[in-house]
Amino acid sequence: MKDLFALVDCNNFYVSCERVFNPIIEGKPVVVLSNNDGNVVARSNEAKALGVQFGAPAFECENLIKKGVYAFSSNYALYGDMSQRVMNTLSGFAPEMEIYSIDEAFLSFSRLPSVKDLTGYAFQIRRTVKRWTGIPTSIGIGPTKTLAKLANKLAKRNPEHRGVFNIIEHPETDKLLDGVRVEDVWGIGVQYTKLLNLNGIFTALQLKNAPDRWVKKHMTITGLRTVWELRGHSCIPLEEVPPPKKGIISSRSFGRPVESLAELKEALASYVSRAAGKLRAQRSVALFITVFLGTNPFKDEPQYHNSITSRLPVPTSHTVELIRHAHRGLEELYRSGFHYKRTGVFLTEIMPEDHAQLNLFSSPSSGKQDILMKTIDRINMRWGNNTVIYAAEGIQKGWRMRQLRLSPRFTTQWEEIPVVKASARRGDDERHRL
DNA sequence: TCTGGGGTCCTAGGACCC
DNA sequence: TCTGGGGTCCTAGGACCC
Repeated sequence: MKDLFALVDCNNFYVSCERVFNPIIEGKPVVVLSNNDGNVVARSNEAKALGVQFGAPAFECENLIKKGVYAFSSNYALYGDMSQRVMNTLSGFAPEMEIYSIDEAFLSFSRLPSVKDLTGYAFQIRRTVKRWTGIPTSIGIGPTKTLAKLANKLAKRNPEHRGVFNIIEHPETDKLLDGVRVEDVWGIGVQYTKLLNLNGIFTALQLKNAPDRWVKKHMTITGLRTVWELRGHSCIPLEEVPPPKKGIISSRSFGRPVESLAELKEALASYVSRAAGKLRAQRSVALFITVFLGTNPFKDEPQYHNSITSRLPVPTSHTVELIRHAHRGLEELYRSGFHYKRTGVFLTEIMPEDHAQLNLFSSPSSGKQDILMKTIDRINMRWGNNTVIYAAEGIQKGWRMRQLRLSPRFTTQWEEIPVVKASARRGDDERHRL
C-alpha cells in the first residue's frame, strides 16, 4: 500500500496559546521570549509583518513594546498542557500518529478506507482542533514525511490554500519543488545549505535531482534519505512510540550572575530533581552523571567552563542520591572568583529500571527510597509541579531565570484558572470558576 | 543592554584484539 | 623475513530538529 502522511503544525504555537486565554491580543502583534526573557522565539504574523526577527534580542523589542507589541515570557506549563489537548484531539482522526514536537504531529493517512476526500478530511481536522482547543493549525499532506513537511510549508505560505495543502493533488510536483529553496527542506540546515549552494544547488528540485553518490559522500546516509524522500520514496517511518531517551539534560542559565558555591548547589539540586523526575517518568535509571558549570561566554570577563562525569555505584533514579553525587562533582569543579552563568546535569547510560544490575552493597534502604520517590511524584502530579521540593533546592532561588512578562498558568494551577464574571451588574463577589 | 534548552543520528579515527 | 585482514568499542565532532 502507498504511504501517505499528514503533518499538522500549530501556527505560531506559543503566541496562539497566549491568545486562547487573552483574546485582547487577537489580531495584534505578539512575541514570546526565550527563557530569561532573552530572545524572541515566537512571533505572531502581525509581529513578523513589523519585521521582528526570530532570535532578536529582547532589548530590541523594548521599542516595539512601546509601540504596542505584546511580549510574553515563555510559559511552558501552559504550552505543554495546550499541546496535550491538541494531540489528544488529533489522535481521534488517525489510527497511527507520531507526536513530533510540542506543536507538530505526523498522522498516517495510509489506512483510512472510509475517507474518500483526504483534503476535506484535513479541513475537518483543522476545524475541530480550532473549536476544541482554540489553536489554529496548518496541514500538509504528502507521500513521505519530507514531502508532507514541505506541503505544510506551502499551506502556510499561501493564504489561498486556507491552511491545507495536499501535494498529491498537484500533478506537477517538480514545479512546486522548483519554487522551494533548498534550506526550506526538512533536514537541510545552514551548513548543508552552504555546501549545496557552493555546488550549484539552490532549490528543492535541484536537490531531488542530485546524484546519489555525491549526496551520500557529502551528506551521509541521512542526506540521501532526504533526497529519496523528495523523490517520493518513503524512508523515514512513523514513530508511534517515542523511544526511551538515551540521555537526559537539565540546565538553565541564571537570571543574574552567580558566584557562591552555595547558590550553585541549590540551582544544581533543582535541575537534578527535574532530570530524575524525567528519568522515573520513563521508568529508567542512569549509571553516569555529568555536571557542568560555566561563565557567560558572551561577556568579556574571565571565563571558566568545565564538566565532570562520575559513575554511580548502582544505576539509580533516586533524587537524593543523584543530588549527592552532583554536589560532589560540583565541589570539585568549582573555582571561586568567577561570575557563573549556568550549571546543569546530564544523565547517561540510561537503562530500564528492571534491567539494572544491583551491586553487592546496594542497601536494602533503596526499597524505602522507591516508595518515597513514587509518593513525591504522585503528589506533584496531583497538585502541580514543585508542590514538594527538596530542601537542597533552596527557597529564595535568587538565581532563578528572569520571567518578567509571564502569563498565568491558566490551565494547570487552580489559583490561576480564568474567572468568569457572571454579570457586571451583580458585582465582583459573584464570580464563577470556569 | 541580549544571545534558550532539549534532543537525535552519523562518521572518522584511534585503541585494541585475534 | 612480513606487517594482513577482520573485527569491536569508544570518543569527539559535526550535522540536524524543534
